[in-house]
Amino acid sequence: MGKKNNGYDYRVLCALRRVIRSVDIYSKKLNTELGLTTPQLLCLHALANSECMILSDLAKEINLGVSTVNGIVDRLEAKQLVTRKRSAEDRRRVELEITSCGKQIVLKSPSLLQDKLSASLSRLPESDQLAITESLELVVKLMEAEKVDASPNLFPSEQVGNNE
Amino acid sequence: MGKKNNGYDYRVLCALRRVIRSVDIYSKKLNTELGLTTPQLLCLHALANSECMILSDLAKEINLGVSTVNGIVDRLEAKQLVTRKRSAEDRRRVELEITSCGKQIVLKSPSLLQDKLSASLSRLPESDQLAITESLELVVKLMEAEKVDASPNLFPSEQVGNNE
DNA sequence: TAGTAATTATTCTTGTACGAAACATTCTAC
DNA sequence: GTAGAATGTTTCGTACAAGAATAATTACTA
Repeated sequence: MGKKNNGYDYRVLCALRRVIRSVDIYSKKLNTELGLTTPQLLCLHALANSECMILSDLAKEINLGVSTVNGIVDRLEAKQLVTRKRSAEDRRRVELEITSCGKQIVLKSPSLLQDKLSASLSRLPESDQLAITESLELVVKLMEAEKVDASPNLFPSEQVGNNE
Repeated sequence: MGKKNNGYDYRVLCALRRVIRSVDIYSKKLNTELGLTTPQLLCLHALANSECMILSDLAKEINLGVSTVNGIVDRLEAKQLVTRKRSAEDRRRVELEITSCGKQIVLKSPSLLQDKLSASLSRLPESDQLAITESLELVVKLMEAEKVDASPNLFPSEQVGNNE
């Protein structure tokens, strides 16, 4: 497999890893500057947009695992930006609520995308913006198809041609 | 800033985070299946391709920080896939060398890009492959421009239009 | 030659990120 | 009602990933 590669493989892999690194570095920059990382801000935004979420909802919302989000919420709670409260009706559930302090931060940090990336992007012709967005989303689709390895025929209309 | 967003901002952000997650999950899948993660394999490949690297070279090669790569090499060394040896001429330097066992693994794992992504990609029309690759690389360029925040005029020819 | 600067690697702390397992609670059969 | 399935959270272990601080060695320089 993959004997004729055109070099795209390597370029894509390299680009992906550099994207990952950039996102991480930006997140750390945010953390030193305003004390919150990107995932933390993502959680905060999600909690600001809907009252009374529980952990598993939040995890689904921001596309991360429950155990990961648990740690993030721990840190947000330590910073007193969210609170945990056991539900009265169902005591398994832990309701997450953003504090007023958390809300203020959300209001003050509108863009979660890299500032410059966002600005540069918005200055490109609309057709380019669309092309980039759709390329990214296609890559996501192709990558996430990997996960459902065992059941490749669930959404045939969504597929790209997978049979050797 | 960013008052008119067209929604691309959010879509790009979302796609980026899902890409990151997919890469991470794939790396973990590799780790359970063959005992090595993607970064570990990347290091191994880099070391296979050039004799006698030192840590900082390797870090530069795979686009990661020195301290990060140090940990990766720790794990590779524990698995006896690479060796560390202090240089005789310059005893600050630690020469990294891949073992024969490590070389065999490199030979057996040709594709570091997600298998399915790679396969799906290669089945798209060449023009699409090119478009995706170039979109990704453009995103990388825009993101990495973020890092040189303090000195935005170093490489004017490389820039995209940055002045408000 | 002594002292300082530069290079290189390592250690430390923080923060994702995951799955597996432990735990608590509720729901469902029986 | 009680056993066990289902749901939900938390803890634990591993691995990345970064920067900051430290240490070791070499290079430079006054």
